[in-house]
Amino acid sequence: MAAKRARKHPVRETTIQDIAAHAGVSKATVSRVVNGVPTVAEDIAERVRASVAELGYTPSQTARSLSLGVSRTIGVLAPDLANPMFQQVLHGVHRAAAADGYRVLVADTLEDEAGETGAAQDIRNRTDALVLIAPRMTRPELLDLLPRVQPVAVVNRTTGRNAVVAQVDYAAGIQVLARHLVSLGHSRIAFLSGPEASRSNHERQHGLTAFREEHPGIEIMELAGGSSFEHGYDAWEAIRASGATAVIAFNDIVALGLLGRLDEEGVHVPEELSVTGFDDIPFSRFSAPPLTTMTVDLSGVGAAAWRELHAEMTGEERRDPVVFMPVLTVRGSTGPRA
Amino acid sequence: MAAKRARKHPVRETTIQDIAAHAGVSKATVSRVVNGVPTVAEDIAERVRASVAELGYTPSQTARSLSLGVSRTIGVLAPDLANPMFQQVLHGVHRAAAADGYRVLVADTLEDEAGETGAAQDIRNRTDALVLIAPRMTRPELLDLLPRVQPVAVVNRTTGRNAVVAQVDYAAGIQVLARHLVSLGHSRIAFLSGPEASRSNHERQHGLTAFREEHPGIEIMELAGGSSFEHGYDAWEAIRASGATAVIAFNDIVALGLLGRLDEEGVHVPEELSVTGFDDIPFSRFSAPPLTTMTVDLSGVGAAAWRELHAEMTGEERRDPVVFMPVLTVRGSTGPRA
DNA sequence: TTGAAAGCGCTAACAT
DNA sequence: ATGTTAGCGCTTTCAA
Repeated sequence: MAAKRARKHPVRETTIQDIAAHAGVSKATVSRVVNGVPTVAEDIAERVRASVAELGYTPSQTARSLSLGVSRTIGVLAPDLANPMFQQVLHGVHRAAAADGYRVLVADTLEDEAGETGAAQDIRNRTDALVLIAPRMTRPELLDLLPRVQPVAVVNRTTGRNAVVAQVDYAAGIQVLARHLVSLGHSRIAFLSGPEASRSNHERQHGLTAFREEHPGIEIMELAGGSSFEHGYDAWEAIRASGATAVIAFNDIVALGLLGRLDEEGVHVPEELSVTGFDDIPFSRFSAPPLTTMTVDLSGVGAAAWRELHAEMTGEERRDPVVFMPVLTVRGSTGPRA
Repeated sequence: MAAKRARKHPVRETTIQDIAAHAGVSKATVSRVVNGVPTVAEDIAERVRASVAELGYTPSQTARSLSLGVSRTIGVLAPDLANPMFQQVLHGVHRAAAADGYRVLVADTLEDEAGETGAAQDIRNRTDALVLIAPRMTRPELLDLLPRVQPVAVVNRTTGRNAVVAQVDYAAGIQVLARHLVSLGHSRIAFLSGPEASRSNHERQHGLTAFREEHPGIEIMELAGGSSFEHGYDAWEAIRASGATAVIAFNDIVALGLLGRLDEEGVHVPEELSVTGFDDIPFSRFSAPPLTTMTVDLSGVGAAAWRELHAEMTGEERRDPVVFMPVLTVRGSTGPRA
């Protein structure tokens, strides 16, 4: 019986109640009209629509989400939004989710690596599902987090059956690259490795280990590296010292850095040295020479993550990881051994 | 007096009510503890925290948003998430907004250009504010939309005083480029224009018009173009026919396309032809030769958009557009006239 | 310091 | 076909 309590915060400009009053109907009827429920007399519906137009009403999606229990919004958490690789994945997720009428909330964890699980939770608490890209998260942390943010899709990591997974087969991909080089006659190959903590780097290493066993005559030397342009640029001395005639760079960025250095040093590619990258980032086709690399459909990975997630959300029980095979794209940076 | 009505939709796993019951306190107390309100006895607070931990409770941000009237989430609407330019802006917005504790919802309008205003509204209805990047929207549409999505920041368009604005001065930028070329001795310059509908292309055209007036001895020919790699690649014949000794491409992508073609045709850059781009996308420094271009701090534009928006949201009344001046970055693709 | 209850803006079950 | 009302899960006022 208490009087209406005043709220402090600025209230929404026009609500369903305003429309109801203006059109002389109940909130329920307005809701029906707005949502296209057909059981409303045409003249009433028309009146409601007129009020909506006149007052410029658009429904609060927040209220709608609370009432419905779903928001038709998903979250994407990535390590670094500035990185083209994650941008591609994001784009793929977005395109696929948008097609199903879902919005996407993004966040990265660059500034706050420690708060990764907290961020995941927070995002999940505003959305219906999560796409998680967390290459550096430890496995125990990951396995602890997953049950708390279901439904969740994980990109480029294995999770047992704790989440839907979309991933790239880096181990197989790097072997394709090695095979390509060997077929060109190279038998001393340098591998410029990536960051120590990177899971995808480990996969590449495992792939190469397998390759060595199958090809005893081929020597693949691993050189410490990283993932940046500079790492490639700076690797030249080590490569020269290794006597390799071909180099497999961790990724395209590194390869491009190396290419820049080789140009400065007057080393002809591919005549004196073959160079390969990985990822096929958009500009690898424009380098001089264009880069031979493994093309990875990152946008497809993102789309697949959504597809699997969506399937899970709609009750389907399919938790087999979808794995993407990178495909070899031969361009001008590789050639026969001198 | 009616019995509790059953809801159909799956209800939230653990709610504040569950914690309250488990800890033997009221919802209000749980809310206080969770939000760090200090007026709670330490032993009670401890009990609540224990329940939270035991039941794994995290508050529904949707309910919180509805109650609070704000979501601490903003929306970013861009034409195409696959485009590195918008990705950079998005990244800038995200970084800045995240620093202030805001989440960001993204969407693009590629699939549904017509629904652009609807999408803007929808996004705005789930967020506290909007960053709008809509280079192709007509001005009437834009001016009609803005009042309905306040507070809103608009990127790279003028809006009078109807919105907060962050923009790049393309007109001034292109004149810097022209001046650079003229200082190198060029007097016949081709401008590969961008898409007809693009506002930033118009600005470039205006800039060049002004330039021509100031430099009567210089001839700047406009060649129909576009914004893609192919447009640059295909422009070669027209350029050759024009007799130009230097070309200003609409942007870096176009310039890179042209560079690729020139390489194929055996035309030496910059000895036989100087080429410039615009934007300084990440890979322009790695092309052969590296591209002379105007560096645009797109991420800074995004950050500025947020900063202005945030100021507006917190009651400050500053609506002067913040304009970014591109800066000339001279690399290897330009040189003295032959 | 704590609790009861109103209210945020909507949807849907139920009654008419 | 339309209205009434009980929620959705929180926050906050007010009373105790």
